Amino acid sequence: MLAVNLRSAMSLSNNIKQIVKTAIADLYKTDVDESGITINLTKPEFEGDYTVVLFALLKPLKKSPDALGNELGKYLIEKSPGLFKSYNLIKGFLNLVIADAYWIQFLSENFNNASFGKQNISHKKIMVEYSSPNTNKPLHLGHLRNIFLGWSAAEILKSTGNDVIKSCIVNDRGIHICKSMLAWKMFANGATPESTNTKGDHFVGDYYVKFNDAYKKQVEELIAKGSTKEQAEKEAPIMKAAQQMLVDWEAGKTDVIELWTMMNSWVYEGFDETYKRIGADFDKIYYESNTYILGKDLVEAGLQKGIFYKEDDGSVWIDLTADGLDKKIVRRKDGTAVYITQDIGLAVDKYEEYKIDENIYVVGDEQNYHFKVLRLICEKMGLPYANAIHHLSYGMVELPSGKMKSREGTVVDADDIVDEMINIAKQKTEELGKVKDFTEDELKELYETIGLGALKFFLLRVDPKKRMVFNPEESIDFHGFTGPFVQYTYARIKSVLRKVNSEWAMVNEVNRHTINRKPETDLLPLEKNIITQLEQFPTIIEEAATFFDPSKIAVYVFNLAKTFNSFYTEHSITNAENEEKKYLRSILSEFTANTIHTSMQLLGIKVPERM
RNA sequence: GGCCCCGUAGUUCAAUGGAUAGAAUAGAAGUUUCCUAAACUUUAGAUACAGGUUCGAUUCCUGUCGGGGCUACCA
Repeated sequence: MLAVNLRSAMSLSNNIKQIVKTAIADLYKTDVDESGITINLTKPEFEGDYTVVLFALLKPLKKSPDALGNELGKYLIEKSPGLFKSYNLIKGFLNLVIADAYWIQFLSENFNNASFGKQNISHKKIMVEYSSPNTNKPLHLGHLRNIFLGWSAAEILKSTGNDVIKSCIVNDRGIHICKSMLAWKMFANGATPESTNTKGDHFVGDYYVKFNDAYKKQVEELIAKGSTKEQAEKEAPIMKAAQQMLVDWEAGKTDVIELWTMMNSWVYEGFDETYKRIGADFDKIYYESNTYILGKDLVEAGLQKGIFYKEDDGSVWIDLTADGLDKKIVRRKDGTAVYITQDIGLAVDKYEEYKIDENIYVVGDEQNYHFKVLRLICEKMGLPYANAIHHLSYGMVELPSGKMKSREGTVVDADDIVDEMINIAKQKTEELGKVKDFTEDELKELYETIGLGALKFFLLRVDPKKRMVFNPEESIDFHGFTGPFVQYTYARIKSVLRKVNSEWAMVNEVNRHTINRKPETDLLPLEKNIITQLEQFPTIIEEAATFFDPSKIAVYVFNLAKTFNSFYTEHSITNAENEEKKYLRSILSEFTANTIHTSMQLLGIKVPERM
């Protein structure tokens, strides 16, 4: 008798794989590699739950598809009658029907396990760095994809047992910061976020725009006077002033540092408000203004060791041409740090403080090259954790008209889009008029749950590495493959469960457990569809964790909700054919609700009890 | 120029080398005396092109065409 271990963390699919391997060893005295055995979910148009793909086994076993399929099928049913009910064979595919009793046992054992799906299979210390904003302008839609992705990836990694540290690197120094500082000095006349009643990050962002306007004007003037474009861009006084400011900043000049501190504090206040609202949180915040110093020390050390070299003008470089990349600057001729300088420092800092096994950076794919370089530099410097560096690269969010461009005013601001989503949630909820008894606070919470749910789901449902299009008109939809669809399914289940539970409370608690004594109960197709999908959940989480891909969860939970909705429309729960059915359907509903809850939690999306 | 990524229904997204390529939207047609119609049911519609490897290719390889990114002393 082949053992079937229900409580094993192993999925049914893996279980079947083992059983088939053992069966082949027993039947044909041949040891086949597990990788040669393919187990798929059976396509809906065929009878069965799981399918063994036989083609790869034919050659090593020297069997025809029919012979192998029939022998294997018969063997499996004979040896594991509790697991397999029947089989059928179609063109090299062995379809196995799992016994209803197995499904019912699975259901009974897991339906009220609120953490079903979470596992304890990986025990790494992982840092997930996400958000990494510049402190010179407010967050936009692209940041939201980054933040939701990083947050969700971190939660998914936790759910498989890892120790995860969420971190954020604040790009609080650099020429871009000096630009908004300079513009403020030149144009603000002492205005502050308070005095203008503007959110701090937006306030500072406005001066960044003002810098660019002034810069552009100066460049045009210089060109008009006969400069080439290149010259003009270098010579523009405002740009030279910004560069000087950066040098002064690194030299620690008091007035520059004071201005910097003040303007950054405005930005942080604005960011904090946004983070809080969208549910982003960090265990550790790094500031580039600290890490760049360590980076510069490391560059100096690398220079001594001959990993880097100095140009005649004093700038420091690394030559990566032998690795198929280019020469890369690591320190400017004026001695200031560049982007990668601080990243070298940060990588060392992260490792030394936490001894992390994995160092994940959630950063847009336009920086693929940068991270290749970073990894290579760390390797050449002999840092032992160089290959712990992993760039979780995601594609840009584009508008139907193309890339978002701040210069053309086509950037979708993060605060604006969140407001808009919540407003639409409010409007739709009012139209439907289902929650008229809610208090003001409850309504506010519901609107945020639905609005943010729609936005997060929209940004997370796509494979991270793919570019995606955000169409303001069409993307804001609460029907179909969306967060509100899943939330609605959850709310409806909870509503039924409230009804069922109150009925049972009135009758007799004992009825709730009759199902356990009737494991022979048959399952209807729509009921079984849900259970087989629920059984997939741990596998899906594992897959999402392996590929750092929340979209796998989003796709899964949507399909689960869809399957449940079909079932819900067709079969009544409260008015089931008999008490056993009613109990079966109620625990099936509860199981589904729990799984939706966990899935959405992993995506950072709340689910409402009513909507 | 060099390097990297991407081309799937009108549109937005799926598919560890496996069966007749799934959804969602938009289109057409239906479902409300009954647990929430933000739902359900039916219908029509796609692998850029040309080769190759394979029992089997959307998936792997080569080329062509199309789109994007990087190749900054910006971050």
